[in-house]
Amino acid sequence: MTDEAAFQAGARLVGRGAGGGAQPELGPTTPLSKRGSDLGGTRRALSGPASRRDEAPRLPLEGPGSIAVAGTRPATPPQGPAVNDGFSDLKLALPRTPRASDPWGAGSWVGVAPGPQSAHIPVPTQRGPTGRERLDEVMAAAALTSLSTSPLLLGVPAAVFSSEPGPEPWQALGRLPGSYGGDWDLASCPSTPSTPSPPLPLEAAHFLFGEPAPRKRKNSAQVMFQCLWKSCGKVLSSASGMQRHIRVVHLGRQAEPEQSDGEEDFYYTELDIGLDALADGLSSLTPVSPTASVPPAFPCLELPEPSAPPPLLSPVGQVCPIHSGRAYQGRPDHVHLEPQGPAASACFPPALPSKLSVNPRKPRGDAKKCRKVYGTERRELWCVACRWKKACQRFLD
DNA sequence: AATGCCGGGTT
DNA sequence: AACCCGGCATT
Repeated sequence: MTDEAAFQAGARLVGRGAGGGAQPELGPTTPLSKRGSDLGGTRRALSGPASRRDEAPRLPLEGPGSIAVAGTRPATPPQGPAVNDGFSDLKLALPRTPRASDPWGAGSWVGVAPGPQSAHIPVPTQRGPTGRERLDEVMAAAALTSLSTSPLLLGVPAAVFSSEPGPEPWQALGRLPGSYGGDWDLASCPSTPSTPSPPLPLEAAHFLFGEPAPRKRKNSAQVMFQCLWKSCGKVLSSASGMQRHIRVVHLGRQAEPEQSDGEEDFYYTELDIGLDALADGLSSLTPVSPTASVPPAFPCLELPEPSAPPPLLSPVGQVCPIHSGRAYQGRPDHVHLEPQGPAASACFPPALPSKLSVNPRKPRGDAKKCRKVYGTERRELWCVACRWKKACQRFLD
C-alpha cells in the first residue's frame, strides 16, 4: 500500500467532507503536490505571517516617527493632569533649540525623558565625587554613541521602559521592531506576551543601553542591591555597601571610595523588594533565573568567556561578538538589533545567565508539531510549513 | 533515531 | 511564490 492510499484513507477517516460528498477532495489520480495545495488552501493564511517572520531585519525601516509609542504619544493626551502639566512645564522651561538634524524628530525624546542629557542617566547620589565624574564621562560617551547609532534601540525601548504613565509598555512592545507588521495578531505571535505582563525586567533593559541599572525612583518599596558578579549574587541593602563589596571582593581594590572610578556600578543592580518580591519570595534574591522571566529577546548578551577570569572590562568600547549570520526567524527576531557602540557594552554585565545568549539557532520549542500530532502517515494534515520542512505554523511554540 | 526546521534548490 | 529536500541541531 502506498503512502498515497494511506493519505487518502487517513483523510477520509478524519471526515472532512463538507464540500459536497460526490467529489472527494482527494482523487486517486491527484498528484501529491496538488493535493498538498488543496489541503493547504484553508490554512493558507497561516503562511502569511510565516513569510513575515522571515523579514525581521526590516525593523529599522519602521523609523522612529512611525513607531507606535513615539508616534502616538503626541496624539494621546497624557492621562493625568499632573503629568500633562509636568510635560508642558518642562517643555517650556527647557532651552530647547530645535535642531534640524535631530534624528528623532521634534520632541520625541522630550516626551520620553524630559530634560537635558543627564535626565536620561540617573546617577546615584551617594556616589563619591571622583567616581561620579568618571561615571559621567562613561555615561556621556555611551549616550552620545547611542544617539548616533540606532534609533531602534533608543527610541523605542526608552519609551517602552519609561516609567511614566502612558500607553501600556507591553502593548508598545507588541509593536516593537521584530513584532512584524501592525496587522499581525498578537495572540499568534509567540514572541509577544498576550497577557499584559511587563515584558522585561528593567535591569535587562538597561543592559541594552550598557548602563548600570539606573537607580529607580522608589516610593515605598524597599530597595536592595544585588551583586551581578558571576556566581556571587550577594544582596546588600545599601548601594554604598554594594559598591564596597564589589570594590573589595571582586575588583580587589581599596575599600576607600576615593579609589573608585565608578566601575562597581556596573556590577550590581537594584532589586525591588516590593510587592513583586512578596509574591516571588526569596527566589527573587537569588542570582537571576535564566529561564523564567527573561525572554530570549536580547541581542548580544553573550557573556565573556566563562572560563576567563573576571575581566575588568571597560564599559565602553567592548566589542560584542555578534554573529554575522542571517537573522533567524522566529521568536527572537529582534535578535538582530545589532547593537553597536555603547550597546556593545550590553555584553558587559559579568553575571548574566548564559541562557540569555542568543543561539544562532533557536531552541526547539516544546510544542508538538504537526509531525508529532498527525504522524507521518497523515502528512497531508500537516500545515504547509511542516510539509515543506519549515517552521511549523500551526503549533507555535 | 526521531524530530524540527534552516538554507537553498527546483518548478 | 509554491514546493521540495539535504543536512544540521536538538531531543
